Amino acid sequence: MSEVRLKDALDTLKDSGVRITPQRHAILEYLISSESHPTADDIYKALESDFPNMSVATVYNNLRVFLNAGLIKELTYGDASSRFDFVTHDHYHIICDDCGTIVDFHHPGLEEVEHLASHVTGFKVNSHRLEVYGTCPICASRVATTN
Amino acid sequence: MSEVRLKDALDTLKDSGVRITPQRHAILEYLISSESHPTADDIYKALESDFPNMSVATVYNNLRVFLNAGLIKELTYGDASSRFDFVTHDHYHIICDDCGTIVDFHHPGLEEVEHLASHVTGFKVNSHRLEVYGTCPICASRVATTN
DNA sequence: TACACTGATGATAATGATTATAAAGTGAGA
DNA sequence: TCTCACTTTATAATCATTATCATCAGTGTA
Repeated sequence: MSEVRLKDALDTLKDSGVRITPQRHAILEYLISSESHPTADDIYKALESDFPNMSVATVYNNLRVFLNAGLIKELTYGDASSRFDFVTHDHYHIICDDCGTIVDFHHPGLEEVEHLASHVTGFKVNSHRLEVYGTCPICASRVATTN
Repeated sequence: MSEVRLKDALDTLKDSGVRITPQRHAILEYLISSESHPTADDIYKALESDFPNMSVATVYNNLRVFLNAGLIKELTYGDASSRFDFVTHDHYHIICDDCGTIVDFHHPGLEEVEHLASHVTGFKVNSHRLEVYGTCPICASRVATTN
């Protein structure tokens, strides 16, 4: 399953003339296997043991390569670091205000909002972004017991 | 109209024990009068002539004060600077991918999405954020004529 | 009015994420 | 093997934002 996704991703890259290096392979693999929407630094640290000489710049460079190829999405929140999410099927994110955990949830696309926005503003719409914020069950129970 | 909003905002601040300084007055006034969702630096530059000695830190400090008081909202996109938006009635934003212009549009709140997200993930929902991306009419026509 | 206290400001240094630069490495094709 | 273009690495630079701390201002009190 995830092997298929990795293979597809590597094929997509090769097809657009991007060379597959060990670093790229590893970063992609980590992105696909990770459930945690990692930051660039997360990836860097996770691959440190396998690639002791890899530079942070390589992580950033290749994340941008993957972004351009449409393989991943960048998630940005407030002042924190960007997180990266391997693109699979459409989903939105819910983010814990306390601990920053990101959980996926599925919901039909908000086409009617896009249409309304386009109609009212005259913009040609490309995409939208929706995030829900709240408190995750773990943080909720921690707060409950702390009080 | 905007005088009323300014007065209300100042009252809100005073009620929560925040001292009204000339700088705070000016920053708030600028936020209310501005249609452009300014960055901290925009504000700093706009007030430079009136307050030649004002420090950027003062702008940031007070933006945080206003955030805590619920008077403004912080909008963050990608790697660019945060923008600040005086809170009025509920609205969403549509952002031009080319020039970064932000335009408001109204749409009923997405309660059903919040409910679904909460139901599926077990989070207690606090809020959500929705942004639509596209090309504004000006950029659209520029692209059309450039080709 | 003088004094003291608390919060606000201003100058500047520090931080942290990200990007730029340049030198050295690597792999595919001639 | 030689070359060329692309990659990586190391490191410096950038830029927004935050922290620090000395100075300043406003309010309440004697």
